[in-house]
Amino acid sequence: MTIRLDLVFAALSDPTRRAILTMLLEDDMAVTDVAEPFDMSLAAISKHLGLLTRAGLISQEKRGRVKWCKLEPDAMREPSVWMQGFGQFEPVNLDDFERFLAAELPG
Amino acid sequence: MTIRLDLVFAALSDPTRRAILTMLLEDDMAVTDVAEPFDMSLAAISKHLGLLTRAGLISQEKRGRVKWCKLEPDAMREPSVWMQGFGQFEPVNLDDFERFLAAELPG
DNA sequence: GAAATCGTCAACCAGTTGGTTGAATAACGA
DNA sequence: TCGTTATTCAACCAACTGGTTGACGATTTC
Repeated sequence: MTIRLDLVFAALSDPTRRAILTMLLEDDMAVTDVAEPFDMSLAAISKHLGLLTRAGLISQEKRGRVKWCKLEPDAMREPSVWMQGFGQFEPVNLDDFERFLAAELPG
Repeated sequence: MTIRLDLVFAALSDPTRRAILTMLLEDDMAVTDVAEPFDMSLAAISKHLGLLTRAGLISQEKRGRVKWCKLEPDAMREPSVWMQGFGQFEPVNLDDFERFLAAELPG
């Protein structure tokens, strides 16, 4: 449990990885397509995807020579509860969420 | 904004720092008292507190020779919205929250 | 079969993190 | 004034992170 929180929060602390998750909100993507908008090697993106996978935030499935990445938002549930418990914030405002996302997408 | 998310998520990725925040839920504390339950030098705790302060998750105020630490849960609001937006989770169950906390306190 | 595509692996590098110890600073109490 | 308490600072260390490049295995296409 503690380890899961460690992994998820660490995964979310990097802007490249948050941008990847945001892209995957739209649809599942191949590794190469995930990497395309970033000014960074494919190997670097592959490492980020491995870390996201270990944190449970995405899953990867190989079909043919293409590896598909899929968002697994359930991994955020427990960390989200943890944070919400501290703040007792009002229910989430979706406009706020959209605004955050817009600020984080690459290129 | 992106930098704030970086700092908060990175701060939360360490179990010592999460435990400190949990302790501060109860009440404000002096640095020495925060450090007491941990098997770690005071200097190490002082560094953790500095990081939490830079992330905005706590504030520190010196009165006399004692520096008081106070939880600032508002710093979690935006990161919390960010996570909630991904999962569209149901409203927070406080029992879940209590259970998480119990698993994280030191000593 | 040969060539191109998809993705990972291994080795490397610079910078950061989480810890240590010992000295320094600041404020209180006798 | 002197010792004690509260906290940070500076230097150091091992381990981790986020990036690179080049070689490699697997799959598809020609």
